[in-house]
Amino acid sequence: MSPRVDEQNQQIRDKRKQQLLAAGAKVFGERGYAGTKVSDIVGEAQLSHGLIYHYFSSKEDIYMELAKTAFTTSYDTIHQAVNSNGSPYERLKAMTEEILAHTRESGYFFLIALQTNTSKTVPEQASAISAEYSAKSLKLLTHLFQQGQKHGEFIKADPSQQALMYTSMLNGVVFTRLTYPSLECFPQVDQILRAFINTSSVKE
Amino acid sequence: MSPRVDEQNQQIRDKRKQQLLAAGAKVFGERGYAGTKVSDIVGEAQLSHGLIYHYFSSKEDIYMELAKTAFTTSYDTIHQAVNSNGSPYERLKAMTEEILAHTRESGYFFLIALQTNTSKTVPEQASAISAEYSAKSLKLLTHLFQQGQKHGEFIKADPSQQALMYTSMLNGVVFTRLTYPSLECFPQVDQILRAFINTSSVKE
DNA sequence: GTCTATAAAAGGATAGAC
DNA sequence: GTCTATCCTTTTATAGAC
Repeated sequence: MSPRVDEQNQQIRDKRKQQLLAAGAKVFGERGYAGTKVSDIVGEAQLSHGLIYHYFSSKEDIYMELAKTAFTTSYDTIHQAVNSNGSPYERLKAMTEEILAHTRESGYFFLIALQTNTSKTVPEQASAISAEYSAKSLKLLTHLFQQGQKHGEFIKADPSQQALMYTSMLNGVVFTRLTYPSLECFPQVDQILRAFINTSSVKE
Repeated sequence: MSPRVDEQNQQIRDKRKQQLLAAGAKVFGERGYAGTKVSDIVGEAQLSHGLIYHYFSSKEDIYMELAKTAFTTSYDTIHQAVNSNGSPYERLKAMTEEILAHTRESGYFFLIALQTNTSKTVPEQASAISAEYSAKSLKLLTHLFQQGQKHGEFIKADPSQQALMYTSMLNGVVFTRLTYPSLECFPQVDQILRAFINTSSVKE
């Protein structure tokens, strides 16, 4: 086997794997883990039924890979925003816009992360990773709310509760937008933030 | 067969059906339609596998009955709150508290309604009913936001968009609370409403 | 009315040809 | 590397005894 052929084969393998992951993201995101059949994934990818088992060992395996991607990218987005420059309010606003923009392109990963967080039907291993990243993300957000309150920009309230409230509300609106993608101008970032900031201290 | 026995049998039938519906609400709410097995329902109800088919014609049938209950009670709650006395803000606040209290007792029905709204794996008929009630509920809310804006209590913005935003945020926080039931003091109603009201016009 | 046993169907995973 | 055919487990649904 010449190196030339090896390289071509590797390219094919990479392409197929990406194809299956993209198809998996779509159908898992739309239908959930339990509601997704292997035949749904390969049907979406336009590949034969058996081929998926040359690239993944099981339905669980491909889900795990997608869930990991979902959590790491989500965490990175938050981490980057929290540690950037600007006042707490500016960072929270930038982060919110970033998340909304991000879920506009790769909404299926948002849905997979949400499912993995909350559904009892996903693989056990996925739930474990979910819990780990959720806790880490919540800590970053809590710290940001602490800073914002000290800074006077945010309303006074238990920071970790504020972080949870922020996450919950954002989940709700993103979820709605992904369910009704036709709503172009939904949601308004300022309105979400309004629940957390001192209207007197921040120019609206 | 004496009337006495007829009556007793009817009582047993009613009791069993309720047992199965309660068990179904729990497991469908927790695991979704696709993730729920008939054996999960009868296991939860502590009844034999075959018995469920004496009370419901299929897994789909029992789900439909639960979904209908979920939507009608949700709609009634909104309808009642919107048409009660008080200023728009007072009605919105009372409704929010009512919904939170309601989902505290019968959270599984909230989860079933949410799933039915958004999942592509629920019975087709359930999606149809869901769409119908969602539209009706949104109209009621939109009207309330129109009144609140005219009244000066609410911030100015497209009322139907405000209604959708309110629903989305509330879904998000209720969902979080049902996922982490330990959070006793979550969420704060005033903070949710803060996103929609003029802080100057309403005493906080 | 309730249960156990069984049929029927669906879905995940593998084998082997090309 | 890819496909079709097949296996086998799981799950829905029914039948018939008690």
